[in-house]
Amino acid sequence: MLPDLSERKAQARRVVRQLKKDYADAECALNFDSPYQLLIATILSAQCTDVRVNIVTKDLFAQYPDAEAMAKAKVPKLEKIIQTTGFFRNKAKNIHAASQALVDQYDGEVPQELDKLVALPGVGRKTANVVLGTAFGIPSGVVVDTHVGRLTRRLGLTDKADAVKVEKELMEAVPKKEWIDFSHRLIHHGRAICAARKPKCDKCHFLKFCPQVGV
DNA sequence: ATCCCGAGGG
DNA sequence: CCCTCTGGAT
Repeated sequence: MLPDLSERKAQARRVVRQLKKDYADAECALNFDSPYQLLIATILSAQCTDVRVNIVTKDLFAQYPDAEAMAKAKVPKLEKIIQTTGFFRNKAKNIHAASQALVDQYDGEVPQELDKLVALPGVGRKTANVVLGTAFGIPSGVVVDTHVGRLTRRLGLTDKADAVKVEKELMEAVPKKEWIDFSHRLIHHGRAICAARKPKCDKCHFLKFCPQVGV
């Protein structure tokens, strides 16, 4: 049973305060040097570690640094480069088509509106929110990936499984000015401490308000 | 065997 | 809501 909104807001304040203490300088772990490159790196990050994405994008961006170059690439060549990130056929097709759409519709630039980003092939809310927040500093939503979903459920900020529903509840409970850092820091905490399989509760600073304690 | 900074389609 | 797409890491 999910606590009411005022209690979730109070819990969110505790979480935000501890995240700031533990992960003050947390930032995006993906390597990029333009909004376009962040967009592509984020598409590649589905079901893949950021470490591996960075290995692949080093090669990929050396050959295809922007939307114009990527739109001219041959899809089988892209498949080969990104092969080890998984889902490589879908990702290669989507990266190529999204790059072509950027060239056709936005002169090769990345739009700064959620609905325009989500309309691109292979771009959902999670990817769009990463690009808007991290590349443009626009808090258009809360990034909900596998880490954010898992941790906010464990911490009692949501009881939903669906990422869109989780995002909606987090947008209610977490102040808008915290949205961007909130997700980044939760992701860091999810990787370092609150892992899916063997969470290191003995090293966790969130225990004093974690509903999982004793469960 | 299970999870990793998901998206699209049924 | 479910399923599929995929290789790598643990």
